[in-house]
Amino acid sequence: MASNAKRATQDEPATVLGHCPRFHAAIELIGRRWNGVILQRLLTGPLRFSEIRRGVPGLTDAMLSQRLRELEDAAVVKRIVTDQRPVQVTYALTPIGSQLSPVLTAVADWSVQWAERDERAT
Amino acid sequence: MASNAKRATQDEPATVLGHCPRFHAAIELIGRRWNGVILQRLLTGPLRFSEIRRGVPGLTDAMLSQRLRELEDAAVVKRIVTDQRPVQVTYALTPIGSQLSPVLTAVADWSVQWAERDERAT
DNA sequence: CAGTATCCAGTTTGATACTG
DNA sequence: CAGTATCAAACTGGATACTG
Repeated sequence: MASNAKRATQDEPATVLGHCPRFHAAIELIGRRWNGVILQRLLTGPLRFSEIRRGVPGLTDAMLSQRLRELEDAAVVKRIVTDQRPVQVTYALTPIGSQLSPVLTAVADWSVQWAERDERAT
Repeated sequence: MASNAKRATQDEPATVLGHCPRFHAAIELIGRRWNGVILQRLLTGPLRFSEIRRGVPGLTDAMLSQRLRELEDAAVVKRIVTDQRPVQVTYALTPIGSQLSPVLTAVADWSVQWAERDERAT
């Protein structure tokens, strides 16, 4: 509740917080099951399929495969295949994907405060 | 990420090599279908049930009702009933809910850049 | 290793209708 | 206005089995 502007004027370029379908799509992409954690892991650098899976307990092959493809379609993740003999595939964030860093940091930050509320109630 | 370098120095059984369940829960709460937009609207100040619904195209009564309850359970939203004659119910962010502001702003910010990628590719 | 295909149970959604 | 009930349809996730 940063401002008391009840209703933005229609000409407002919708400061980041106006009703905006991009925002909607973005937050649901990031928040889609598993995606947040996958992205979080990728933020530390490129990883192989199995490395991601190992880092995310409960995530199955099928799910990871599907999510990775969605993330690729969203241009957030890039799939890299090496020509090497033991074909090696790695996944990395694209430039726009890397820019999710502040977003994920903000969420991680908030989640700590949010968790405190629970711990206190214990 | 704020916590991915954190080791299990304590006896926190939940934190495994950077895998943080709070982060997971937080991002999925925020990213759950409709929640992002509902939260976004509430950020501008308390709103009545119908005001929220009107501000979010496609959102049905049943969905809004359910989401609002989940958000309440998560202590992010507070339901306020006035004693006034035409009983009036409003929904507002709790203190911890208000602290989502930077998070949502970061997402909104990112979503703009993300959208540019599409426009450019066309 | 790095996936894909399929089956299927469980969950989520969205109309529609109805209450205080 | 502020919801709740219900029910069918769509979607999701997980296990298992199978490629290259």
